[in-house]
Amino acid sequence: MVINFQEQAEAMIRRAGDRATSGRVRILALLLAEHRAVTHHEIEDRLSGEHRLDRVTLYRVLEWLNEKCFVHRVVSDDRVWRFRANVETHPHHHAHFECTRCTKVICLDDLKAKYEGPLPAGYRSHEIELTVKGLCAECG
Amino acid sequence: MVINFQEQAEAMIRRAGDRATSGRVRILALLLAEHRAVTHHEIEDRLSGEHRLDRVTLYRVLEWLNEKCFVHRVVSDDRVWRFRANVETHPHHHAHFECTRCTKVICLDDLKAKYEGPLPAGYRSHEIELTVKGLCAECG
DNA sequence: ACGGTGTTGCAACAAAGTTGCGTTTACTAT
DNA sequence: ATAGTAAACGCAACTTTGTTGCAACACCGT
Ligand SMILES: [Mn+2]
Ligand SMILES: [Mn+2]
Ligand SMILES: [Zn+2]
Ligand SMILES: [Zn+2]
Repeated sequence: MVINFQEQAEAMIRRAGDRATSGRVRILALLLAEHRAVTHHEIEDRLSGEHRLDRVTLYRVLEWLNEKCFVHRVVSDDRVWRFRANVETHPHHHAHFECTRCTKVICLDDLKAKYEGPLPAGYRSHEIELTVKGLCAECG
Repeated sequence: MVINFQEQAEAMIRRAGDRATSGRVRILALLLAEHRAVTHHEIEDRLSGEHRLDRVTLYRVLEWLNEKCFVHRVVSDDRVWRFRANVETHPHHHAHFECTRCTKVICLDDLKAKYEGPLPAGYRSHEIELTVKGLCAECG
């Protein structure tokens, strides 16, 4: 059950038909290995040891990964996007937990957020986003 | 049932015990008259006719109004805060609708968002935020 | 190996919000 | 009313987060 995330990432990207550049592979591998939503800044830091990657490239790769549905974006109060890999057991639509103290964000995979309440006339719902805020285990 | 929002705003602020400056009164009055969540930028534009108000002051007033619970902040995908007055019939915790085309945000006063699903061990929920995304009546 | 095109790095830009500091204003005490 | 005072304001500079243009580069099919 141990996985080589590097290989997994490369396989996913190749299957998409686009170029498997080292930046894309490294970033997706990093996200696949992670169990929570991470910021652009965190990724940049973690990649600083190995061959350096420009911040703009990181932004562009993350955008590309998001478009290709390899990743999803989580928006939170601090105006910083966070990213998490879409593994099979982690579908697109689910709730998120945001720690109000350390700002850590995790995905609540279990919860399928749903809404069927009333909307104003003419309004149409397309998707919904649910964020639970509170204290994580370390901050509680 | 017609209300002078200027007077209402001033009364609310005075009751808080802090200084009723012209900026605070004008901004709160504007928000009380509004039926949706408006951005800093929109408020700035609407105040440009009358005696001009510095953008920093606007930021500070909005923060103060939020602290005093006269207003609440809505965060959305475009990384822009929106503000709406907390009138009696508009309690704090409710869902929001966000138009994916024109980015307009309204409060769904009817819906009391609730969550009682499972959280990871040690995590404690404090409040939840629910955003419905889709197309508004004009964009639909 | 070669060449074309998709990708990267760099520098400059943009939007949203914050901080420091001297000046003005609203309230209080006379 | 008048003056004193702390809170609030205006301005300029700064920070953070993300975007855009363009020349150089590297991935991949041939
Ligand atoms: Mn998620
Ligand atoms: Mn609201
Ligand atoms: Zn925490
Ligand atoms: Zn709309």
